Amino acid sequence: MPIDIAVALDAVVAAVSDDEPRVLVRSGGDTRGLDALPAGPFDPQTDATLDAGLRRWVTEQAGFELGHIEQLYTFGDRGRDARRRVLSVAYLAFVRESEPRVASVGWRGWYDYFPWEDWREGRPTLVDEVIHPAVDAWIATASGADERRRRERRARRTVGLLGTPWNDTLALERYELLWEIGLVAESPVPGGVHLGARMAFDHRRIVATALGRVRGALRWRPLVFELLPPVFTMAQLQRTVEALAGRRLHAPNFRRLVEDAGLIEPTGDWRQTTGRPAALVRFRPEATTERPDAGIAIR
Amino acid sequence: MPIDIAVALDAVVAAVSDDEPRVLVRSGGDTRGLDALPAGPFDPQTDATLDAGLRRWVTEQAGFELGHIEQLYTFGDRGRDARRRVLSVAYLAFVRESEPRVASVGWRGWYDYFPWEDWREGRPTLVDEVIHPAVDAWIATASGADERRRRERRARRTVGLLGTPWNDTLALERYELLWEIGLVAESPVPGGVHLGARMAFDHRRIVATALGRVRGALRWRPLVFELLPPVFTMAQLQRTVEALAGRRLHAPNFRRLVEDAGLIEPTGDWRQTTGRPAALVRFRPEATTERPDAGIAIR
DNA sequence: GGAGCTTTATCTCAAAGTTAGAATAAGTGG
DNA sequence: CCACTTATTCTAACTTTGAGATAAAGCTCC
Repeated sequence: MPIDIAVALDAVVAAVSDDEPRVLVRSGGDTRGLDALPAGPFDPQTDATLDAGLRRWVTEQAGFELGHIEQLYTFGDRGRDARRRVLSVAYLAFVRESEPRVASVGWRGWYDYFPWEDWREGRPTLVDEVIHPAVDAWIATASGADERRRRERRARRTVGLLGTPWNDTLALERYELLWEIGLVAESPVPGGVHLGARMAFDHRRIVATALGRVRGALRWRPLVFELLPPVFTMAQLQRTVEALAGRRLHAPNFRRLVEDAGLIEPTGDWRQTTGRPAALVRFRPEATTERPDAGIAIR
Repeated sequence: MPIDIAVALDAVVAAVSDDEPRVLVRSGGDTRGLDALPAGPFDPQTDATLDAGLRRWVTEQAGFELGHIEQLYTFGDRGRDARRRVLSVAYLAFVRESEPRVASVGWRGWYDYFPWEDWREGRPTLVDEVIHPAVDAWIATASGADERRRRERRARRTVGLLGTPWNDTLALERYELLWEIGLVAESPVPGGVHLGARMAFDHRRIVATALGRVRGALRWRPLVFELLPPVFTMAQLQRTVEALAGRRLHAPNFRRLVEDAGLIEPTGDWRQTTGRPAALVRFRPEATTERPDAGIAIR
């Protein structure tokens, strides 16, 4: 005797404009003034697939069509609605910057929600001034040596304590730690300082999942190109990758990496800059068949 | 007005014994004599989380407890039950070989279902004798040059046509291609030859997803150690990795890889073999904090 | 006891790939 | 023309990888 439950579809729609990674958010409705992801219930009568349902909701709420989408995660233990249990299937979509045709929907920078994830201008001061002291305190309050060691190891791994290097792909694990120790507004812990902008429901956690996934996938799949116009310069490509990865890269090495991977080809045109003109290039789709893991293998 | 639907939980429980990767399957019940994955409906009243529900079903059907589990994928467009739409959330679990306590449940080798994925004894003859000819024919029957080129690229990528190397992590894409051209029994296409053992419903597709995921994750996460006893030899570790990856590795390089990654430490004991005794080693859990992506970075 | 076999473990070395900085090219604005 | 900016190429040191050669330590059989 199966029990039927409500299934919601949530979309993390990502774009990069002005060298800033952005996510599509809506406000109003049931969000109590907070930013929320485009979302809606999955209706098996109307939609043949989960994908189709998600596309329908985004089109309805933002006024444009999605290209490539992929499943992110299914969240089942949410306190979203106390009366009813809801299952959420989250998807990740990439689009080229475009104006939403609906007023209550807009683009907002990822790093508004996760200021500690942007290392492009160097190590964020937040990390040393807020996060590390709070994490140290959390470790100190552990009950027992075992729990203390567990916390220490987790902190080293996620927020790079004690000389361990910062790993950009661990965005979700990092957010979960900050949530647990009361450093984000969504946390049930009555903490003091709250970092980054709040989102509705558990949507910030979903975006953190997306951020980690994007940073990992960057290395294996040519996903940046879905965020760029059909024709672009090397510098544009590099700044887009840097925006997603949240750190600076060495331009000559970046160029070699991309060229050797056969990911791009010159269009023959040039674009004026304030310095030497830049060659315009386009993505080479054949790259994906030649090397099945064709991505920008940074680091 | 949300529409409620039934949510099923499916488990791919993996183990390696006698150098063979195996999956837990049940038969009988609604499976019409075919092998099926342990599964059951998600009941939000009983289970606080999706994880908890899955654990409950496996314990109920196989008679043992699961350790670490992770979400695999959520399948929504299934023709599993014509009358009702069912959503399936699939999970992946790793266990050390252990006898199920229920008679209708047992272990079966992954490569019974995917004989084309096992390259440990060299290139499977199936690939050249059955798969490539069938794929060639499928490419030849494409309508139009565009469709033809698309099929060619897909074939190169997934089954290594035209000199493109075989990529072991693309197990799912490969299964989907074989399904599409009628080379597996589950396919709706009235094909001739059917490769590998059939499973109930779309369970073989779920296992293919798991196989691809395991092979990819092997490189980043120390997941092999969940399949091994607490103490083991280098050769045991290597053969377990080879079983999962479906290919042979160079022993000296494998040793260097694992040792340099700090993944293991000697116990000080030795084990008798038919040759030189082998040093016994154990997993070093600190490895995961020292390098957040500590896995066996084969290839 | 030692020859021959098996398995484990170490060593070596060339090829390939990475990192980081220096140098050069080709424009702009004053 | 000069200073400045951005793009592009080059180079040298260093690290990682791939593949084979070699040594070590047991076993079996005669």
